[in-house]
Amino acid sequence: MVQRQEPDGMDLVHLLRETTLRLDLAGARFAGRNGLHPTDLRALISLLDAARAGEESTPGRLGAHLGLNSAGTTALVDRLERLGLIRRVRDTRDRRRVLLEVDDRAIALGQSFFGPLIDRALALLATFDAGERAAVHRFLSGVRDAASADDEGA
Amino acid sequence: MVQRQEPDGMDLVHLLRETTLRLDLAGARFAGRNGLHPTDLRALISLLDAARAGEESTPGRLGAHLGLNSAGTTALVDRLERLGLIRRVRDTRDRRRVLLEVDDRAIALGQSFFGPLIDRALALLATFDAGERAAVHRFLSGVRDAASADDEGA
DNA sequence: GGCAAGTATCTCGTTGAGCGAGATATTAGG
DNA sequence: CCTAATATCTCGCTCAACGAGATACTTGCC
Repeated sequence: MVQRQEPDGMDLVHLLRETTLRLDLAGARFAGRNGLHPTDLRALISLLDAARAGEESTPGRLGAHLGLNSAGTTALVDRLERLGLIRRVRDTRDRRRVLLEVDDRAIALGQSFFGPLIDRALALLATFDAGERAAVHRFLSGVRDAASADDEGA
Repeated sequence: MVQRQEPDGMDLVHLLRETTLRLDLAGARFAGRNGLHPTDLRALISLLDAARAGEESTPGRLGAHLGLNSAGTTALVDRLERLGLIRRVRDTRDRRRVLLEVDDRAIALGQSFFGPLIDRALALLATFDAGERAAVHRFLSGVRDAASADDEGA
């Protein structure tokens, strides 16, 4: 509410932070409404992304991606399976491995969460010209890389 | 890697999601490294923001902001106080209220986390002209509002 | 002044996500 | 086959967060 048309750097930094916080809260709220936990939702997103990219998902990969240990990962997969969102299928090539298959129910759930958000974002972006979209892209990529750079930090 | 100069809406939506995920992970990693929980870090951010804006913080406001109930909020404030990051001070005007004061230690901690990130973001933004910064601002505001709109949802 | 209602915070008992350690099953190599 | 490596799961535990309700203080009404 302070900014008119000349936002400076710090304004944008704080706006970004507030935006990510709101997105997190929206996710947590949606998760609670559907009887799952924030971690469950993040796991679902990860699984749907992997499926979209044509990659196989296993408990090991999922746990590593979310920063959980093996016990926590098993509990997570148990919850998702109990909810009927995913299925465990033994890999026939390497029978130590378990592949995680997302159910259609999970896909529908993901869309019911992201759908409205995506629609609003797309409607907004439709009012942007190519240069403006490029600016947004450049900013987000930069921030993503800056956040990732901290991973090596310690 | 896929984008050159004409990112479309969906590209930006996915980029935004990946960016917020990276920021979350960076936050969780930093929190773990400093012996606190993701919630503690979020609380600290909220408190530092309020202080920056010259607003008074109370357990009630903090808990509402983070979506915690009163018991969880008390436990959170206990943790932060035990760590010496904040202090509880009774409001002399309305002695039912407790004001939360952030310690210098908390400010230093916040800067050690956000400092590098902010520096990189500011360096990036320095290469943006006014129109580009306005575009970023418009996009982030829109997404923030779209995420907040879900709050009324149920 | 004193009492009822309202507001802000804290306490108690419980649940459950996630951790560390280690068990189990399967594969690969000598 | 026997050992090492890999993938997943089990057990026992800790602690963040919840619901319910207690406590402390303020405000308004008589």
